[in-house]
Amino acid sequence: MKVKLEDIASKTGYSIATVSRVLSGKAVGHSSSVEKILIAARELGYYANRPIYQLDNLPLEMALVTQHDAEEFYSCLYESFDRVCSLSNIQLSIHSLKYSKNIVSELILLSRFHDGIILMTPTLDSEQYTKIEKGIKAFPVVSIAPVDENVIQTITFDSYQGGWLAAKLLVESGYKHFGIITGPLIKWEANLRRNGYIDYLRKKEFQIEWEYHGDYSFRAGGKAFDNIIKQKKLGIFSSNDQMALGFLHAALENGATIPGDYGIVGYDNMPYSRVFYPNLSTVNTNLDELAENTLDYLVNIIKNNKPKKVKSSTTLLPVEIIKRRTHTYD
Amino acid sequence: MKVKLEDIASKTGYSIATVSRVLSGKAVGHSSSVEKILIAARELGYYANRPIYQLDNLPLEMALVTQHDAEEFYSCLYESFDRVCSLSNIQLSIHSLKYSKNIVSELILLSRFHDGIILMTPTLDSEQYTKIEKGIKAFPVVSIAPVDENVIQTITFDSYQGGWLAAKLLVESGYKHFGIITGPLIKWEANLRRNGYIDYLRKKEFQIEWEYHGDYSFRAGGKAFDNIIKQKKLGIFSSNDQMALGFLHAALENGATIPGDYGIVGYDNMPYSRVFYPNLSTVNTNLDELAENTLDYLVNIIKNNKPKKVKSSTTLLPVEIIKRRTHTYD
DNA sequence: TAAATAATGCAAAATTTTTTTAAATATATT
DNA sequence: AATATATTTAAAAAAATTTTGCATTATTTA
Repeated sequence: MKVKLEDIASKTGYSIATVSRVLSGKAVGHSSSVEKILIAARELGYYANRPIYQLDNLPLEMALVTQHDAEEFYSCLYESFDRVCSLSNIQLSIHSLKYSKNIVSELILLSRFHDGIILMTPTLDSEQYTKIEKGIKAFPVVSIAPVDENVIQTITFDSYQGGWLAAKLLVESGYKHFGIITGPLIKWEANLRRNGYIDYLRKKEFQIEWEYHGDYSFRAGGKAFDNIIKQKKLGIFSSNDQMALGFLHAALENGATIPGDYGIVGYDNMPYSRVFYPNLSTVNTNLDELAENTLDYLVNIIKNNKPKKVKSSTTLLPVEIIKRRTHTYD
Repeated sequence: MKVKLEDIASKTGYSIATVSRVLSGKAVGHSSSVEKILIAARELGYYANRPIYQLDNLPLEMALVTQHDAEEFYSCLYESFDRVCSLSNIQLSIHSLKYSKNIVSELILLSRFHDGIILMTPTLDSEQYTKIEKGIKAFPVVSIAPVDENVIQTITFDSYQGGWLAAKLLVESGYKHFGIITGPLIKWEANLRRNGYIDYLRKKEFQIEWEYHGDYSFRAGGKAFDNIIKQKKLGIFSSNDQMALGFLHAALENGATIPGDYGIVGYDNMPYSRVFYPNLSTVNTNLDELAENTLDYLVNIIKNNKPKKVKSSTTLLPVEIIKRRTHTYD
């Protein structure tokens, strides 16, 4: 059902004429009717030809677009965004384009019903982002996943630093031999984490002696363990906690000791990594901070009606090492 | 921007007249234009006064409404719905009303932009469901959380049976003394799980000797352990896996043995319960089956334009016991 | 308290959007 | 190839939605 001024009028109790004047920005003063009518229009989902003029406490509608997976990470990501949005009077909706045939056209559709879009689509490359950028034009959008070449405004964690810090921790713990379980390299952040790790090791004149390409799943962690040939005490960086825990699980099940035979550092600092035995050392990313930064950026663009910059930039949020048990060298 | 026939015309390359005829159901034959125009209208988010008539391969838009939490459970739930929707040409969006002040009005708004709503709002009671039912009237909606008194059509897991099976497993394993870590009793399924557990025990002339009210979090599981006074070998049912793992974690940290000092059975069969040491025995719920049933029900209502039944019913999906390690009595 | 200003509703006018008419073109059938 | 049928469009007509003029009522200011 299409929403008419009449619907807003009957919802608010004002006449159609008053509603019309408010929505076309011709209300003279600033009586309470203005606010009531704007809010009612929003609630009913009224779409005007001209954009409705701004009011501070009008809720904004944002879409968080992901490629969802049954990983703890997504629960945590959504939880942060949900909470931060609730504090800023933003209505959040979550959309997974994991199975989408035509991401660009779906994003265009989303842009019709939202004020801003947050993209968490790590498998896309710069070419696809360029298509998106062309498709949605000036629409406010920000990405929270790193990409090979920056096309749209990006706010994301410093994955490279994360890998670097993981290497540093293992080196400082006393390890002399190193391995890595990477994420799927189609996801750019997996490359960055790997590069940071390798670069630190190289600086210290070490190198990777064992590498396994995983897909971020538990099973991959277990398979990584099956793949390893035990010769030396190995310091291992896993591109996420879940694979680290899968590795840990397989190691324990096969009678290996951690720490002892292997040292391991994960990435993400998910709740489970704190509870698993032995407690996982990992790289922490502050999801609340990510959500706050991202939403601030979008709200600023939307409320001030700023044109997007011609050249988009990347903001890298720092990550930190969480030292628990599995990185130690006993 | 409001969508006009003109927009659909220019998108499809047909004239406004043709678009008009198709959308008002007056197209004579069945040329390919009908499908193209209907799909374009949908993609552009066109809202007609009359509902656009049905076409089999028009995607439906469904909203999954939750009260989101940073728990693995939600990742798994969303993953099942996302996958099943992708197979049925359904566009899914996820909305958390955890912080919502006015759930009814938000649902009414959602109903304007979707074809159906799936409610996963376990804290609501029958009174609130009644308000929702009145607010959205004949709109297709189904709940996947049990409630004290059934108001809207419900498809959910047999939580009572889950508690019952957990008790049965512990009794059959040899336990003579029993405890329970409940979920937040404001969530109805937590009551059902508890009742099933207690009723089976009573039938076997046992009773609960220790009870802790948790909130489904890890921490609650740990606190439950702190609360327990060790006297007897206790069989414990935890209302979800996360608290069971929290209990397990605290127990191990404090030198208790499981199985041994305690037997524990969780609920949900989340991925982590399989990987944790010792492997958690738990109650499995088939989320894919839930998603399929729920979506089938909604699609059927929508496509056949059936009126909703006056009396709504509840479908209980069976659950099953997964025997791993923690329920045993060594 | 009177005068000025602001807010509102009714109904007419203006505008936008959709539908229909009538003619042209394309496609299928005999 | 001739005929019938289906599809499409441009333009006119109709319907719908929104805006505006004007009168009335409420509120604020001097």
